[in-house]
Amino acid sequence: MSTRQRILDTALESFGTTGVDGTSLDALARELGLRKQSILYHFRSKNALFQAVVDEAASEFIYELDEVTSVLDPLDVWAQVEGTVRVVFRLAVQRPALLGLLREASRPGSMVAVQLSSRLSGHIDAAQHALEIALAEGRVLGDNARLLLFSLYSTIMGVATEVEVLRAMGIEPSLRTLAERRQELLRFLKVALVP
Amino acid sequence: MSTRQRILDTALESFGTTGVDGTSLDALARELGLRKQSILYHFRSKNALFQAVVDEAASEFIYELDEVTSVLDPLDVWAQVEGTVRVVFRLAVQRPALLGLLREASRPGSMVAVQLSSRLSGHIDAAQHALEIALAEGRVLGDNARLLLFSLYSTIMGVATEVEVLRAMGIEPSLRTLAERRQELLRFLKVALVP
DNA sequence: GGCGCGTTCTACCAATTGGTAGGCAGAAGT
DNA sequence: ACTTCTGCCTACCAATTGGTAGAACGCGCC
Repeated sequence: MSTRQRILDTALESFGTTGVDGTSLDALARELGLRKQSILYHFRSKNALFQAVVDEAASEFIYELDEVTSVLDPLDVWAQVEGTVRVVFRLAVQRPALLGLLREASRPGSMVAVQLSSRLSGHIDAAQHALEIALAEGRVLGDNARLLLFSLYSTIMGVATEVEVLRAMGIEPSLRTLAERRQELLRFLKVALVP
Repeated sequence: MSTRQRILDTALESFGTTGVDGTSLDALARELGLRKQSILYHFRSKNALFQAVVDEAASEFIYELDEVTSVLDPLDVWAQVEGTVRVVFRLAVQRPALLGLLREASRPGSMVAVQLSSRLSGHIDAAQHALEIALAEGRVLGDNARLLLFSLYSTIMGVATEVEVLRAMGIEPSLRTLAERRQELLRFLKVALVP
């Protein structure tokens, strides 16, 4: 793998867990067995690296999402929701830093949020479109497709990533509790969506 | 107001918007018209300040929550949810940094999460208890009180604070769109909860 | 007046921050 | 053989980081 790609991967891991401000180029370079100047050779600045990492994360997220949801009927809202939940929960186990980075990049006031959103706009539009049709045909409960999509996003991402809140409720995150969480989430969403 | 309190307030504002790692003691002191050494007189270290700020934020959050929800029937789940949504959305307008700090303190791997959760455990238990009774009596849909509570939390906090995701969907956060968001959230939650 | 106490200050500090300048080895083209 | 380009390096740098030591200030109390 190219050095550039290695830097991207390691930076995604670190930015997604420790945060951007909590990650220094020196620490990153140390982890890579390089000097930080080599990082700055491949990326103009720390911020440029962050932008590239956000791009990388968006690509990976979209790829994982598509792999599962593209084989499903794009107009079957419930199937799409189920697929999305499956992907997000798999990522919560296998690539928690990826979800962490999306969370980092979508922090209020984030300067990379625009970038992230432009990468996801296609998927957002498609999902909104499917929701609009389903709403019009009475196959889904609600009246505002965009805001409904927003509620769905908040619920799914929150349930998948808010592990500290979960701990506060006395549930230690593990594979078993995660499965329970997913099942309860699906039940919750189904009641909220399907007439 | 005491200097100590001024430091807490300003730190909460800064930690809640820029993040802890993104806030230096020097910058904080500058904002306060002090030297950073004065901050370190009142708080042993930056981390001690952060812990105190988390405590402060928890107190304020609980106070705002109680002010509204304590006058409602504690066993009327839907009334409690409505009240909580009202409080959280008011805070999203008037004290966004407070919600930002809660988000910061509940980041995965956060070391202050334990503190925050111990402050909120009473409310969590009460809410869970009310949910359990309502579930048993069939007044609320679902089968696991804790996980249901977790889903509710994720949805409410997410819809209230994920402004960048909202922007990604082409909705500019404003008072009007916030009201629409709240209305849609309540509709969503009602369908998901009330038989 | 003098004392102690709480508070804020100046003066430092070592370590770390992101970033620049420029060298050096090796591969590739000519 | 010569240059050129790529990729990584050493050597710096000014600014900033969290934190310590200790002086000076103003206050009420005796």
